[in-house]
Amino acid sequence: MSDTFFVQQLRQHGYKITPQRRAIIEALAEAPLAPKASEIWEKIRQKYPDISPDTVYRNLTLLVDLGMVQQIYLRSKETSRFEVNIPHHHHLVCLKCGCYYCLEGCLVNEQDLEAAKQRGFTVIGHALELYGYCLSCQEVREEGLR
Amino acid sequence: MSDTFFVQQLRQHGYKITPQRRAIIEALAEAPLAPKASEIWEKIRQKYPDISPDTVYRNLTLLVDLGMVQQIYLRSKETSRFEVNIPHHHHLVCLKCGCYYCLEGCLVNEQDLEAAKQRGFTVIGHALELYGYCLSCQEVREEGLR
DNA sequence: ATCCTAAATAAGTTTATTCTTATTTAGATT
DNA sequence: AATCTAAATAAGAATAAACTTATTTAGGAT
Repeated sequence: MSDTFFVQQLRQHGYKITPQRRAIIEALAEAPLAPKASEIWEKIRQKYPDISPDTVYRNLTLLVDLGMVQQIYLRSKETSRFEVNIPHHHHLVCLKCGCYYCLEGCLVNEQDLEAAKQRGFTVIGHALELYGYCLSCQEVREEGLR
Repeated sequence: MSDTFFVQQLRQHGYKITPQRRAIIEALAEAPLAPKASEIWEKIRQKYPDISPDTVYRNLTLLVDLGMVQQIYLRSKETSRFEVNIPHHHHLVCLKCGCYYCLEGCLVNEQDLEAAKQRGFTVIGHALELYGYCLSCQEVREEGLR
């Protein structure tokens, strides 16, 4: 989870190590909790005022595809969040307020993934989010959904 | 899965039945495969030229939140697709070309969902997508990811 | 049949994200 | 150290999706 590890991983996969990539990795490592792409962008801009948002999005997606970062899809209200991916786990997402909780472990068993691989599909990763309503949004929901 | 069923469900939850909602439900029922929001919008515009895209998005989200429609997150490249939700299942999504395959059954067991409910969280549904590379994108991937 | 009110919509604005293209650069090769 | 080339970037345009607000309307009450 250190910067060095991320950089090593990128090198091993043949990607170039740019100042922008170092900055993104550094920002992710320093981030207290799963930040939004825009938060990472803002943080990096303090040091590198000219970095483009596209570069941030592109590299976050790359890190996700390489399995080093986990993307949490918060379904509307809020934008995605990015989490350093150790250990792999899933999330409970509130449809009303956009808050989320981490669940322990993985709810998908490897056996099921095999079925996918048999179709010639190379599975890189998976995303599972449970959607619903958090405790403090329950009442609101009862009004909203009658 | 008939229009009537969807309308009944909306009524039971206290939602009003508007011409726009009927049109969206009709369009979903007639769609040959999981359409994109924009495709549904275009189809409805043939009959109702003044319907706004916001109305389509809003109601698709509503149907998803009520568990009547399943949203497939295709991760970049392509936008989400919406599927009439019978039976519940998951998807294999190609990160390169955006194509997807349906998997049989649900890979998440109810027992695991209970853990979430114990936190006072009301689980409405869940979304699981397996991400990777389809057969015809494998070579491209080997170039791309070295 | 008319009225009432909260819900739903249209229109326009705003934001998040991706795409396109010209330029720059990391890292390999010489 | 200089050169080369594919990869990465910045900038700006394009798109998808959501928000804001004024107006309309579905469905219940009168």
